[in-house]
Amino acid sequence: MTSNPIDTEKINKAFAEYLALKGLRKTTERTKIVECICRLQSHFDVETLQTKLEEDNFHVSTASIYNTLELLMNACIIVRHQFSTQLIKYELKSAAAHHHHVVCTHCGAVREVKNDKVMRVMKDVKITKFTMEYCSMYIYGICSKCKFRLKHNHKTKEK
Amino acid sequence: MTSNPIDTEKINKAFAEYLALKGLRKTTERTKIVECICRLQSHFDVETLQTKLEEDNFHVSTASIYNTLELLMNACIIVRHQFSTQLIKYELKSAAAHHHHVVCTHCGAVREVKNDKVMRVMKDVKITKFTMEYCSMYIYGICSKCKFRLKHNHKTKEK
DNA sequence: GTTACTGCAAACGATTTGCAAGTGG
DNA sequence: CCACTTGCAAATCGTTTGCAGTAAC
Repeated sequence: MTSNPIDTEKINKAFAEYLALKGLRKTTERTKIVECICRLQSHFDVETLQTKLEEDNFHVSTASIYNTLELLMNACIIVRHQFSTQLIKYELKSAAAHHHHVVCTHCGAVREVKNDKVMRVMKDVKITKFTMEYCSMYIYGICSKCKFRLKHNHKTKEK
Repeated sequence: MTSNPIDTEKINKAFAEYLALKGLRKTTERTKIVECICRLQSHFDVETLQTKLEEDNFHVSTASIYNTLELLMNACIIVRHQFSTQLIKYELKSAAAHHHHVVCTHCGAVREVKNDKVMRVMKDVKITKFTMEYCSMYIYGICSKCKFRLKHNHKTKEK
């Protein structure tokens, strides 16, 4: 699912354009963060991103990371997924636009799936008095592993 | 959208069954909370729920509310929507199953819409090695009011 | 030079947790 | 009675904010 090559150049360009449009500055921090996100190639959270940047010997404060993520969301370059209370992930919109997320409500595992029929219908959605930028579908349920476990121990409490 | 009458009796029964299945107790607090949720008739958050209960002269601690909401989610009676970082709402699944949510990323307004084609396709989604319990679609974009505002002031920063 | 941006640390708000006291089955 | 639940307050965790110093344009 994360196999399609990420067009770093296109993303950089889109971000630069967004910053210019809004009269915002193209700082080293912002550039490095976007570059790092492209290299991560999949879902990521703030901590992972910060650690990765630190590994590259580039220190950015948490506040600046949040600031940049906010801009990237407004620019429609990334999207934020909150799979559950404690499971938050960000993802490049260009990647997210090609799959849905399947979340097991028992173990929290997240899987990406692609359903062409859903994809096609979603693309055609038109909302009156509204300009759609992004549309996502979350499928919640029980994965086979958890189901098996539950079957063999009915009275077990979750988690 | 919230006009279809809520079947309080059905919900009570489902919750009672869930509690019995899991060997959990049917406490006064849990009963009152479910009853209150049914009366709220739409999206609600923890604070609203607690205030409403307080108005009815029934005090429940925040911890107990969260505990009950967790059980209700596990029982698939309610679902949790996190429309944005700071906008979290709970909703009866029986209500949520009949619409999608349209969220304006600029002003945060949430609208409920129903697209029959999407509804039909969603119902037919089959995921291998997974038992679907609930499926929801979120549509993000700009509402006409915000679009109008942006058009007349390009360089305005969000919020 | 302005003025936005960054880092830091403190503040915040939603949720969770530990523990003693209470109560349902 | 005994374990599950509750209430309370403290703890946690992701995120935001205030402010002084720094750097784009």
